[in-house]
Amino acid sequence: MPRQVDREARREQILGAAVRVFARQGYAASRIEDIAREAGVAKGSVYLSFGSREELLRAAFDGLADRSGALLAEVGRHPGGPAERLAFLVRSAMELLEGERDLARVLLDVWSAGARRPAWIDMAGFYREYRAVVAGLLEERDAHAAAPAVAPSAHATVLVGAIEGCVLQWLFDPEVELGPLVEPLVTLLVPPRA
Amino acid sequence: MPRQVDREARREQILGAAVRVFARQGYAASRIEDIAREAGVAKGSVYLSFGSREELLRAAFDGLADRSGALLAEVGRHPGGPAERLAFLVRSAMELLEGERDLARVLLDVWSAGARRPAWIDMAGFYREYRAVVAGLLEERDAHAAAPAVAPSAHATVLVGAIEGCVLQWLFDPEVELGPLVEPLVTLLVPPRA
Amino acid sequence: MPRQVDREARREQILGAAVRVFARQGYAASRIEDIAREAGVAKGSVYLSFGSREELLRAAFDGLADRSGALLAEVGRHPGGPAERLAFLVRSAMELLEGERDLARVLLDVWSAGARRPAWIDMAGFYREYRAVVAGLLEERDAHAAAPAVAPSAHATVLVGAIEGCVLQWLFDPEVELGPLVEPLVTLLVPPRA
Amino acid sequence: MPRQVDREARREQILGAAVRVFARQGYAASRIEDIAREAGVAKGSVYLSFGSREELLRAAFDGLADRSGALLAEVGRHPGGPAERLAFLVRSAMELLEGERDLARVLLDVWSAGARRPAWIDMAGFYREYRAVVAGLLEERDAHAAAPAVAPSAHATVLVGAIEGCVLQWLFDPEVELGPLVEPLVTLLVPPRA
DNA sequence: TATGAATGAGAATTCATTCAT
DNA sequence: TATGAATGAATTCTCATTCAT
Repeated sequence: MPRQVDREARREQILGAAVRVFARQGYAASRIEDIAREAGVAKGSVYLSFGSREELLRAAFDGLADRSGALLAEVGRHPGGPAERLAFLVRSAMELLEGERDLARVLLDVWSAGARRPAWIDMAGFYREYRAVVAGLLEERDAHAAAPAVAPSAHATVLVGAIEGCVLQWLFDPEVELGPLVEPLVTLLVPPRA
Repeated sequence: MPRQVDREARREQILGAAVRVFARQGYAASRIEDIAREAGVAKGSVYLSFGSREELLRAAFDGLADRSGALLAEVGRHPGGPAERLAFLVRSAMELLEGERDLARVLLDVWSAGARRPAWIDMAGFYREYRAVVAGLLEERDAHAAAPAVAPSAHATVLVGAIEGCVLQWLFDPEVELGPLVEPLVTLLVPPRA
Repeated sequence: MPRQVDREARREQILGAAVRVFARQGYAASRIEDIAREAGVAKGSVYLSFGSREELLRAAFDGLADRSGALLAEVGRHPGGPAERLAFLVRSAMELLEGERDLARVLLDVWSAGARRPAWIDMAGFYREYRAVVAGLLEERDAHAAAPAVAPSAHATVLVGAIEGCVLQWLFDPEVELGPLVEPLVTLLVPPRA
Repeated sequence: MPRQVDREARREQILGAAVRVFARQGYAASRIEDIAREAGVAKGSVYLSFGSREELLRAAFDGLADRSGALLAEVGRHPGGPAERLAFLVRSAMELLEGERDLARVLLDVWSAGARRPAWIDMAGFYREYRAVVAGLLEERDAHAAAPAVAPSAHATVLVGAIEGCVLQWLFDPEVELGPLVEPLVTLLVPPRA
């Protein structure tokens, strides 16, 4: 079924172009025509793959969310104790974002748009999932130890927040690199025992 | 004599309305007319105080930046050692944002806009300033101790990032409260000694 | 009655400012505020003397029309034969316009506006009057001579047109001077006998 | 394939409509929507052919200028002596304008706009060109005769001005016809010898 | 499917005019 | 009378989306 393949390939081609354009100009300033040009297709053809401009932003986020989900699943399969798994999560997430700077940049727009329209992009759910996994691992780690100084759920929020906050600074400031922040993050927020 | 009004008061009235509207609808979806209605003035009157819609966003951010600057200055005057000052900084920043949810929400739009137009809103500089203060305090704290496991500059980035990341989740998720995150943040990222 | 004098003086002050601004920027680009500033009064004060922006343009033209009318009357009282009187008319008209470059410039706008709204400014009547006087003098001159090669009415149109056309070029082109065109106009279009 | 249309034809269709609307209402009072309606297209479609309302005025003038240039070129190729060529120029110019009353009417607006923004529409250059050709022919005519009573350059200004001035009156006054003015113009201002 | 011309709703901004002081 | 803040109608231009080819 070549049709099927073509359709999918065309979709990816356009979505990739959209991500680049969104990253460069911001969603608000990105015209359908810009995306079409970047993708090397005609304006009208964008609508053969995506129903609206907004759907492109959504699809871009979905791509990141899918990879995020995969990452979370991988964490579950990762060998080692909870601390190792947590460290793996942090390192993987940072690596993913560092390798997808454009996608990370689009996050800014998704934040802006997603925060006011919970039904459209469920940012709350997205971060809740992360927090749940992190909190689970923290609880597991502390199961046989004394109660930690910080509740797992709060700790999870801080850890997830720190990742996003580092990404934020990396996106703003060319002087900030993401790679060198990975181990500090692990050291500071994923200590072997609380 | 023309209708008597305090130009500054009128400006604040409109800026306040703009912040509410931006917070509610997002900058992109906020029409000048919405802001005028919220402020109880006519569309054209907005332009007596602000030159453009964009200027309103900028002014909103400037308001936050000013208070941020004041906060940073206050940190410098705060009594106690570097660790206490750091804790004070974290607590004050969180408190400031928690008390200004609308303004915090506008941050989402400013991030989106500021990342693309560095000259317009210097987000890089904004966070650099924070990092510099934090890093300075960390160095001071460690001056007489062994070298810390994490370099002050990276630590600063993580701390500043964690604050913003917690705010982010708070803005997205009604279940996340900011207040209860303050002490965890301090405990995890501002330990008495490294 | 000082009030009476004041009102009139204020009116002149504003009208003069309006003429300067219209001449400089064109009527279309002249804001009431520009005129007020040029006159050194507040925007609202303009409306104490003139009912609308348009009325200012009209008044500017009326000023020129009045002086034109006076000129035409003076022609009637001028000593000498019809040829001398014609030459006097040409010289006076050119002199008038040369001395009132701003007013002449405003003519451009009046042409533009007046041509489509005959009821508003009766440009047709304005030029008809001129033609009538000129044609009358030409007829008088030729009363005792052979029929002229060109009918007085056509001759009048050409003469009046030539004056305006010279003014037009003078307004466009800094290289064109009006003074040196006066005698050529007389020589070419007001010959002693046809 | 997109809707099939000849881009050039569409451009002409819209420009034609614009000229009619400008002629009827004046440039200042002509809305893009009026032009679109007159052309039978949607508002936005005007912008597919012209970048702005102003560009329409410019294009209208350019059309006249092109035909004017062609006319001047034709004068150069016209058989006969300088006097015949001059007469041909006058007759052709009048004929051109008489046949394009709408375009001539738009001239009023162009005068108004062109005088204030020399860089935009170079009216000075436009008339200079005419004067140069006329002056050249006058010099040629007088080459073997006694010095003329009026310098060729002044004579040229008067002749060119007379044409424009007659057009002006024709545009204002329904009683004035352009055709009957052609021969008077030639007789008065293009005599066989000075 | 692919194209890009056509559409028209929509939005920011301007500015003549009004009117409270 | 003088002022200038306030108003809101009006207008240009943009751009997502549609659809004839």
